[in-house]
Amino acid sequence: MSKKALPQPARDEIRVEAVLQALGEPVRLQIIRALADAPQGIACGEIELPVTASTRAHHLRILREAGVLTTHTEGTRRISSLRREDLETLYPGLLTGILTARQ
Amino acid sequence: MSKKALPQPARDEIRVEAVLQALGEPVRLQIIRALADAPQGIACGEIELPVTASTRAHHLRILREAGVLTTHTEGTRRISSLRREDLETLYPGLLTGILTARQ
DNA sequence: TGGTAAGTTCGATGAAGATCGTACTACGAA
DNA sequence: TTCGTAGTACGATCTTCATCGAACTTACCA
Repeated sequence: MSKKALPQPARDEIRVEAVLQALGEPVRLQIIRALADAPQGIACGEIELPVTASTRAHHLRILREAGVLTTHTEGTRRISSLRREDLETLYPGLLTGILTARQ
Repeated sequence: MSKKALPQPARDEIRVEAVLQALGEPVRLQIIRALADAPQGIACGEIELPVTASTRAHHLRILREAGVLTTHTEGTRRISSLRREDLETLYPGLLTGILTARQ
């Protein structure tokens, strides 16, 4: 099984501006919440979203390049999961604070 | 001394989407950081920013309407301060996480 | 009662970015 | 090898929004 990880910033390359900008979009927040319920990761296509596949891919890229999530390939699927540990180390409480809200 | 507070959402009207969107802008993040150093509040004009006065007013309005800060009038000045307690209650750790980063 | 200083509001502009359809790639199965 | 599925990349469009200048408001002071 191939498990190539897609390009993403190292922990010390993550910038808080990029993270906040990535999170400040409703669809992306929806993605984050879906990922929070699946610690082992989730296939992009399985997340229910009100946008087309190409828009979904766009948002996933933004989140990945900001350092919020990590994605690796499994066959034709792409599995994404939150970079919880990295984010917790850099911005302790941030992710928890956001997820606690839940509306 | 008049101390009228400008219109702002009540604690239970604050939406996490609005907060994150407000924070996901470099100039506004700069404002937040300046306010974090001044618990007693600060006059808008005293914050050093790379934008004109009207743009500054725009950003302050976004932050206020999102529920991130509160502003009251003192004479011809407007004093702003972070709504630390409200934010901490709604999204524990979020603000701390952001401010801890500091680049 | 002027004058000035702090700040807002409005309208215009330009840039950023969310969205989509289409074409493309990569992988697995028949 | 051919087909179907998962997902990306690209180009176009449309919307959102950051920015500015100019005009306005309010308060303080001489």
